[in-house]
Amino acid sequence: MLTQDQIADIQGFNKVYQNLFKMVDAAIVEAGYSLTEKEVLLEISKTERCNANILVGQLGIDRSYMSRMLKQFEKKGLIRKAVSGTDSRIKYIQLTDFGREEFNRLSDIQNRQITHAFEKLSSEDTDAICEALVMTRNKLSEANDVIAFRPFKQSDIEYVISRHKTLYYAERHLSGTFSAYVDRIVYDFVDRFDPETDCLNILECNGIPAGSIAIRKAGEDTAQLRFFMLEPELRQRGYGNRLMDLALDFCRSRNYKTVFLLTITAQVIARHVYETHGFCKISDTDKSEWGEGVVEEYWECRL
Amino acid sequence: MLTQDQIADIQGFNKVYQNLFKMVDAAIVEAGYSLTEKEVLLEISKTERCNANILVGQLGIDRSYMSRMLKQFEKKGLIRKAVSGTDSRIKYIQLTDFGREEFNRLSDIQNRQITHAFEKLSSEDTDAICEALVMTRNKLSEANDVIAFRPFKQSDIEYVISRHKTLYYAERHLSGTFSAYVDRIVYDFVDRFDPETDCLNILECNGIPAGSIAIRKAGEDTAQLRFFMLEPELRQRGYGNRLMDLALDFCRSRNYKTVFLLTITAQVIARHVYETHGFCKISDTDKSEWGEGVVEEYWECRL
DNA sequence: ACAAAATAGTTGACGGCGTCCACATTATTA
DNA sequence: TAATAATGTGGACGCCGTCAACTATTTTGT
Repeated sequence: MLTQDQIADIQGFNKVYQNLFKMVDAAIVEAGYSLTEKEVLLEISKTERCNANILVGQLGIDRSYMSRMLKQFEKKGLIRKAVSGTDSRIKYIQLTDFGREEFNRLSDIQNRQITHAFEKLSSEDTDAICEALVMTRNKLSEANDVIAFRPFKQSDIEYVISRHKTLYYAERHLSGTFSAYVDRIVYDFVDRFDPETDCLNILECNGIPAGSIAIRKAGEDTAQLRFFMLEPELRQRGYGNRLMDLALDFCRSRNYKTVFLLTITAQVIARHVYETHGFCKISDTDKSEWGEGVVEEYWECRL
Repeated sequence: MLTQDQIADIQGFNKVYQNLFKMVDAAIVEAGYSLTEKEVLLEISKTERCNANILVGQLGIDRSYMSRMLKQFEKKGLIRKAVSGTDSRIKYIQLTDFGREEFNRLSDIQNRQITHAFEKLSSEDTDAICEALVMTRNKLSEANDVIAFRPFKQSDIEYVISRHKTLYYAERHLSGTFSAYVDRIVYDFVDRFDPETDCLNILECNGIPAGSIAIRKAGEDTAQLRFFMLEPELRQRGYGNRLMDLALDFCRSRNYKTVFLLTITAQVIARHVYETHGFCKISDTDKSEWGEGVVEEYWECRL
């Protein structure tokens, strides 16, 4: 329960902080884009096989408004639309080179403005502030995030592929070979998906996919665990274990006797989850084609 | 200089924090007021002898927009306008009872929403967050506030009176007798103001008055220092000393030999400023009519 | 002392952001 | 196969906020 003084503290912070970021916002507007437009560009840039509906969902913007905005983006040459081959209602959206250029320009402006707002601070103060903000963010997220688990929908496939690549690439610096491999195994998984023997569950944070786990039949009473992934900001909060429980419960319900998984050396955080759920490392395979010194590990769990 | 990681930290914080306060804003809008309207009501409520121009200056809102908003407020019965007796261009604005009621309703909604956003946190976490936000606010203000010193204008008088009362009242719990006393001495000071012998300087923070100091002739070569005041959030940053320098420099330029001041016991922070500038405490006078155990001190400085 | 400049407030016109509703087209479900 | 849902579009509209022009009054400069 907050005291009156604490509420005043928070409002005092808001006033100063909002005032500071008014400058950042003004610079974006100065550059010819509304804040919403900038958000949309950001979302397009980081979403593979993006479409209007995804943007509407992620950003909570009205559909008609989005339609008009995208029309305008297309007219300006920022994006390119292409009707989906499998569902002709959907128009995929991609940034053009010019669009990416403009987006980078906006990001630069924003970064410069933020840097400018902090430039008069000593580096100790800057560090202290960043640490304080990260701490605050973590605690607030932890307390207010709405987490849900649900089976996958068609629209999740892009998420799984794109985040799988991004997270592994960012964290482990993997090569293009790995990227092609991910595409292949995910599409393969979905094409041959059988609800009797397989499952793919999605963790949603505030209505947005933020993690996944899958089980696929690999033999008579053997299953393979795949696509285990959790957004970095949600780690260390027990959701990894929840996903793993979900997957292993499914395996038990389908009477699998053995579950195995393949993972990359030094995925330290995940390793802990594997161990607590009874997985044991069996063997290593060199995968240096994916990156310098990468080794794939084979783990197994007997149910 | 911020690192890329730190910029990402800040943006990550912004995203979560803005999302949280979107709820607070939505609740205000739900209650029938825009955020700007709420800000304006707040400003009216805390400004004595408020007028449209003050609001425009403090909040950075367009004059025409403000005019229309106030017209609407009047129509709704939230405020009352009264043409100034001394300057018929000015219309003073005051909240009506209904206006105050509505403002309190909005404040309650806001406080409830903020409390709600933090309610799932443990009290240790809440304390840690508040501390972190206050620290951040202080450091950011310190680095970015634009401070200016300037002679007073007519429009500052209300500020000096109102803040003098509020700050002393809040910090020392003084009585109504004190309030009447402040009104009297300030108006008296301004009525008899002579630029040859007197001065009243205002400290502005980001264009808004945030401190004051005055000198008034009290005898042939004696001056009285008055209305020394600094907003709490600007203390401990050297601005008190800057104001005092300004005042004492004026005294020297006018060849005063002695400067005295009257202050209230236990204004601990100010005391330090007095001492560093060569003031010595000479005597005490009981002022229990202003409040329980209040003692007025007489300090003197020989130039 | 008087003209010029500044201040306080008002009004009209306008543009952009965002919402609501209706609708066309295509997929999915019952 | 019919009902329902999903994707995207267009029309109408309201609110927020800005710009420019104008009146009335006060202050300033010479």
